[in-house]
Amino acid sequence: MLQAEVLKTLANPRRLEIIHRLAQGPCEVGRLAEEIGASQPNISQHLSVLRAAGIVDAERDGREVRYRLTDPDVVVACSIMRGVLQRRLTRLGRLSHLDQAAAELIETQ
Amino acid sequence: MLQAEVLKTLANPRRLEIIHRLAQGPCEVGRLAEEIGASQPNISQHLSVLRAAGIVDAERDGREVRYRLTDPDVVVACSIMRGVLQRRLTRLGRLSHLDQAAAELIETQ
DNA sequence: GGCACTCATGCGCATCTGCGCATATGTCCA
DNA sequence: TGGACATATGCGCAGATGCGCATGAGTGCC
Repeated sequence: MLQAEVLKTLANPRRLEIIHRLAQGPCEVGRLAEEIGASQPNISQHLSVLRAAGIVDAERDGREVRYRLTDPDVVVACSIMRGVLQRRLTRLGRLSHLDQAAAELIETQ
Repeated sequence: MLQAEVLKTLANPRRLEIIHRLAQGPCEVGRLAEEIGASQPNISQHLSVLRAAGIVDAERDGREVRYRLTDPDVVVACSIMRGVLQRRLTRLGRLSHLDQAAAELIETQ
């Protein structure tokens, strides 16, 4: 199941942050690292994984490398997942009366 | 990033098989194990993970337990991912003239 | 060439995952 | 209650993953 490979690639908080950032437009490695608050090697490694999965593309510009989303649809899929998550949490809140906990979970998602 | 938890849950070939099967309708554990070709404990464990993630629901019926998808949207998200994958593969095929390899990959996805 | 800058890569380690296997739990029926 | 059946759970192990760290590789400017 090849699909699992793509999902496995997305199944990482840091990589999702990167994707969310790239959804707003192309960005260089250093800026990504700074905005996300991670080390440059760390971001670079995650970008390499995303690149190998064909989720992002890289383009050299001088000594910087600009990354962009290859296919904007990954963001669409992500937001659908987000919807599923949201419904699950509110459902959880209704059923177990943990509305406050659910609300906090939604905030920090 | 809570979203990663849901994705992490989906990022497994076996679990995707289960979801694909459940997309066609509810199913019991034993039948799932048989149709997918895995051991019963294995399937049961994956179902437990999916259940903890709120992706599937369980309902006891006699001594069997029937599982179903909680939210059909996960399948929608999966098929969008599938589309991303498909485009990536055909793009790969065009660029590197590995059309045959790509076609095989699509078949086995 | 030498140097500063940006990014990529290799390595070791702690942690997590998925699996097979044995076994516990739960349900029905005689 | 005892036994057969369906499902769940605990355990140990091999492989994968994410991280920090040091360092290599590519680029531009003097």
